[in-house]
Amino acid sequence: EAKEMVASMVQIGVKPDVVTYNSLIKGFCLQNKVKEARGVLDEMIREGCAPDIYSYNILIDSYCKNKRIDEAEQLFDEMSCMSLTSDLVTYNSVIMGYCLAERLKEAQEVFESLIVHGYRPNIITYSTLLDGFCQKGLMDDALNLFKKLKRCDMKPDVVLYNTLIQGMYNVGNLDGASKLFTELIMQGLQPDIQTYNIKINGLCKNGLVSDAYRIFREMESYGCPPNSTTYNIIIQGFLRHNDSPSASQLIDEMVERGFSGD
RNA sequence: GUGGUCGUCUG
Repeated sequence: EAKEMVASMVQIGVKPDVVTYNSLIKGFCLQNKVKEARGVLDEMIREGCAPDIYSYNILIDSYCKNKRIDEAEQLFDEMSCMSLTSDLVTYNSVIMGYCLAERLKEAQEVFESLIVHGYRPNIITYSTLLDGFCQKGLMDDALNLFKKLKRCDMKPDVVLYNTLIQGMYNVGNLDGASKLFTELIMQGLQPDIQTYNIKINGLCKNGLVSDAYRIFREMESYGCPPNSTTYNIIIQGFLRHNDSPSASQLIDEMVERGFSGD
């Protein structure tokens, strides 16, 4: 409907502006219709509306999230032809693309090249690469990067801690996870719902379902009531440990609370 | 002057 709306705007002589076209591109991307999104880019050019950095960033991010790095890089090059310069957001998306494609070496190269091009990594740059390391279980690299960002006097935020804590659980380093949680508190940061979900999931996956359950019950008193993800995590934890009575009881509770299970 | 793009949780 959005596309038709834009089409009728064009017909009655109301020129959609670049923000309108970009919203349409984003809409197609959110539905994983990158082909159609790309079509909108071509269409706006035809209609005499010049794409801007946002237009390209939206598309490049979408290609990257779908691990279509080659096409992303192609657009990256194409931008220059439109006399547009990639910015930090573009680089962040490309780093994510290489991380998702498990090409960490190249992700690191993009990180370095952005600096060479005169940009300063921001907290999103760091967390993107950090998550890439954590997902691959490369915790030494992750921790080195974490040290580096602190040295560059970036204030670590709860997202960075969440990412690292999850990485620690994934490699079975429960002690490392606890220490990072303590550090998060010490820094005066508030654990959020994802922090708790990561802890509960991490404990379950490491066989500590009763510890997970304890946190599940305590989190509300810390100002973080469980959400539907929390329920899904703890229920799956019980199921993996062959405790279906507890699981089904929690499914009932979940439904009472207005959530629906996966 | 307003509106559009990037990071962490289960599935």
